[in-house]
Amino acid sequence: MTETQPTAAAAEPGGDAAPVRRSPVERRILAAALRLFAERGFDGASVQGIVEAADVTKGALYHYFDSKDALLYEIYHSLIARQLADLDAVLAEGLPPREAVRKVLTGLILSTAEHVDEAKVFSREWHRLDDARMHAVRADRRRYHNTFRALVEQGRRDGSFTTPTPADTVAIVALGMVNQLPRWYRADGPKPAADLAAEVADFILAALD
Amino acid sequence: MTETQPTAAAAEPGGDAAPVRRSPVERRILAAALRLFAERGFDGASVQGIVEAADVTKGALYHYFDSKDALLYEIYHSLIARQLADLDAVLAEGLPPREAVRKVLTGLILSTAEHVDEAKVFSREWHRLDDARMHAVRADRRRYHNTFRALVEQGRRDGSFTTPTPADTVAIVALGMVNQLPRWYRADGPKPAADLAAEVADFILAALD
DNA sequence: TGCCAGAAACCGACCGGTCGGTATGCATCC
DNA sequence: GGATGCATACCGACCGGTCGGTTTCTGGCA
Repeated sequence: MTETQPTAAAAEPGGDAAPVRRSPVERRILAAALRLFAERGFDGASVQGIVEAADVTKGALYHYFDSKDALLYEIYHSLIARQLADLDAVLAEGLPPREAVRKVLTGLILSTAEHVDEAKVFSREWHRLDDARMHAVRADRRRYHNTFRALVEQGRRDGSFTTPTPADTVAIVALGMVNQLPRWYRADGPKPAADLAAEVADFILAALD
Repeated sequence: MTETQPTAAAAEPGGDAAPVRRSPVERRILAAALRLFAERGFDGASVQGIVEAADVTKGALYHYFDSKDALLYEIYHSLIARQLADLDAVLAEGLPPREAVRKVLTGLILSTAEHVDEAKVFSREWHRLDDARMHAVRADRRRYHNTFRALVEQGRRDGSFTTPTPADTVAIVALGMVNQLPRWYRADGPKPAADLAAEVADFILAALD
């Protein structure tokens, strides 16, 4: 697995950041797997069900993917890659901490709301991966957390934020809300995702002040 | 911590109010189920594995419990019952909103840290319950959320809190952090749970101000 | 106290079914 | 004629749950 460096590529928030070339069959398989994993969980979704939903045969699935685990990993990876790309893009703008935190948070919430299924699967079953893949996922997650924490830390150092709360705890609270979002969020809910994102960002920034 | 005491557990929607008496065998089964569910997930833990860990036979397990689902529900129910009892106890003290919020939050975080396994299983697999049991669990969860939200709302109305953030969003952020906690928290981690609880409560209260 | 009958607690081999994964055949295209 | 892109048939492992039977407990009666 090639490590994703803080590349300046994909400065398109919320967009598809993966340069992976997929055949139509692969895309159908991944879409079906995503839907079924989100609906019934990883173990609850059978390979047979996935190939039927994707209208392919088992042979086709195992031609493109090594295992059921591999499907799960592809879903995780595309999600994290997008989040990291968005994060790097905001950091590259060199905004003052307050604006940077706001932009990162609202972007993350909007992107999570837009890809609820990926996020739901991710937050629920990432522990089912084999050791190697889990390690890769964990490393990416940690990088996101650490980068966000560093952003808050920088704001505290330069006086933008006066909160006594350690940056790590701030990250735990802010990112915790985001990771929990796919459990209850519905696109047809009463409050638009943009409103929610703004409210949460304002709330966190108020605490940081 | 001991079981839920005979304290008058307030109006409990759809649940039995019986003060569950458990035989040693039942307790061993539940403890083993909890450990294995937390370790390998609901589907990943087989009934066979549970009875071996509990050192009982399958017949004994199905003598006491209707199904594998029933085991899961018992775990959920004991956790929620404890949380609701704690919440009600704090509310009964009639503290001013600021102190009440602090006490509820720190108590919830400490209790979650103390019962990480229950919380981990809960946050990960509550969707696997059958419809009836899921409904019961959901109702209890909603009651917790709504009560907490009402507490914040009251504080906003009487001027204790001046934040413009809707109480519902506050609950989403605060409780989101708690629900996410079992994913990363380790009892032997660098920061004691009490410190974490205090930091988070301070942070949220700072935002509410 | 001794005895016994019925109920509760428990045993574990076994069942039908599903699961992830494999082996192999066979067009199509370079 | 090999590599690619599938289709089809099939496998052994294991799963949650059942069921007929056995052991242990309990209370009433002599």
